[in-house]
Parts: sequence; structure tokens; C-alpha cells
Amino acid sequence: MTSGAVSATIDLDGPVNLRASLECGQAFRWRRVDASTVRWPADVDRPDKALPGVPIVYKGVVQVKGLPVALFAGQDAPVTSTIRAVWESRMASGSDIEAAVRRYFSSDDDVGAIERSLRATDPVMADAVPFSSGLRLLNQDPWECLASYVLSINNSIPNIARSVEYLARCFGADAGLGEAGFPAPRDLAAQDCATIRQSKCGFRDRNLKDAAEKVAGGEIDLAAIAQMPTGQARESLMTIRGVGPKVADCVLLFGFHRLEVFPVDVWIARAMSQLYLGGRPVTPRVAREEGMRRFGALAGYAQEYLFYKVRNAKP
DNA sequence: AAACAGGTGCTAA
DNA sequence: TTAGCACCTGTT
Repeated sequence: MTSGAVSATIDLDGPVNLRASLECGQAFRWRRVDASTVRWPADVDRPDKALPGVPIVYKGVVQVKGLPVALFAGQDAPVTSTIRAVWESRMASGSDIEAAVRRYFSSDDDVGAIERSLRATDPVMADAVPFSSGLRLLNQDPWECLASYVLSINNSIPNIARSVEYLARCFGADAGLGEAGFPAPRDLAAQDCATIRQSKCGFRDRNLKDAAEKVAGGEIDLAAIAQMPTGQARESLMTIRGVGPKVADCVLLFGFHRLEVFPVDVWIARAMSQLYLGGRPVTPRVAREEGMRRFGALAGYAQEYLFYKVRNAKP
């Protein structure tokens, strides 16, 4: 740790579970780190007191006013209502970083109320929600989210994470703490496919380049998409090569915080079939419509509790 | 070491 | 609409 590190305690107004939030596959840049290696400087909120060790710590990168800032995010127990953050002081002002972290972890979502509401919806949710209480849908940078999910097609989470990391190190801006931010659209668009492919993204190289070119060239306007009705935003995203229904829904949910969408991958399709549709085989489209119909404005959260449960439950 | 995991694009029905 | 196939990389 450099001497220019700052830490703060950030109140998220409701339960947060870093493991469930950061290891459920919605973001690809967070790594659990050995907590004993993180030295916590004086807290800006309590500068007179040294912090005790924090047992659960992740390292990642968030965008602060458009610039990447690496930070450690930790908590004292698996579910708390505050998190501890550490970053390099030269990267941005403390208040800007705190605001960005609150937004990243969706502090405006009343997660306590969301969990109670879904638990009361049906027995499946009553079982699934407590399994990952404190799971938060993240408010990620839309471009990084889009690019990451273009890489997710027919790919595994470790592979995706490796490619994202590689591209950040090659073409991204310094984020402090030895990390780099995800490259801007124009910086990726400037690379040829063979160069992009060195990230081991395979055939997805041209999809990623297409996304970068369309965003850099203004053909896809992410700021405009943020203002569109969800259906229209979805159609716009799907004009990118490699963006189908599932990727578009993930970007809408994790990058644009459209909580009413219900992304369906093979796991969710299986889960919907078994848990809600009597084991009848379902197309992704039917599973999606059923999820949106059942859970309405909370479909995104319902999908995440379901996903976390089916991915992590013992057989 | 052959089988498998995992969404989308494309062609054909 | 939908079925069937190809597409990279990595793991088992």
C-alpha cells in the first residue's frame, strides 16, 4: 500500500453482501484478496481512530466522473449495511469516490424492502432470497458492461475476466493501486481484430470491435439509450454484432439499472422450467416472459437470487 | 483425450 | 418462429 491511501466507511442504506454481489457473474473485475495484506489507513470519517482489520476484502475498479479508480472494498461480516473502501488519494476527491461507490452499489435501491417483497411472492423466492441476502444489482459503467457481455457469449466467467483484465492493462488508463480501467470505446476501436484477439477472446474479437466502433462513432449513443424506454433501448443494443436478447438484457440490468428485465441464460431457463413451469421444457423467450410477468418491477433482483441459488446450492 | 460448457449469427425449413 | 450447426478457449 502506498502512503497516499485513504479509507472511508460508506453507508449503503440497507444490507450488502459483497461476496454475493461481486461473485454472481454480473461484474468481471473484482477479486477477493487476502485481507491480511490490506493495511487500512485512518478513516476519513474517523481520522483519530485506526481501523481494525477487515475480514472480507475485494479489489476492483469503478468509474468516478468518467475516470477509473481502483479500490479495495471490504466488510466486517458477510452481510452489513456499510462497506469500507480504500483508494489512492491522488485519484479523485474523497466525496466523489464515496458518491461513485454508493451509486455503484445501488444505494438508492431499498434492498431490505425488495427482499421482503420477493420473499412474500412465492415459496421459491422465500427459499432463494435468504440464500444471498444483501446481493445488490450493481450500477456499472454502461460501456464496460456492454463490452464485458459481448465477451461473455459462449464463454466462461474466468475467461471473460481474463480478457477484460488483459484489455484494461493494454489499452486502459491508470486507476491507481496497480490497476487500469477498461479502455474507452475509441481506444478499442483503434485496435485491429488480431490485437484484440490477444486477450484470448477468440471469435468474439470482431463483435467487440463492432461494439467499440459503433459506440465510438456515435451510431450507438449510450447516453441516449439511458433515456429510452427499455424496449427501444434493447432494440438499439441488439444492432451490435454479438448482442442478442440475453446480452442486451444483461447490459440493461447491470449497466442501465432497468430492474424490470429478466435475462435468461441456460441456468435460468432450467430453473424457470423446474421451479415454475412443472418441468416442461421452455424456450428462453418463454422463460423471460414468465419471469417478467411474475416479478414485474423486481424481475432483475428475482433473477439474481434465482441464479445465485441454482449456481451455488449443493446438489 | 474426447467431451463438454456457453449465446449468437446464419441458413434452411 | 424455430431447428441445427459453427464458433474459441479452457477444464475435466
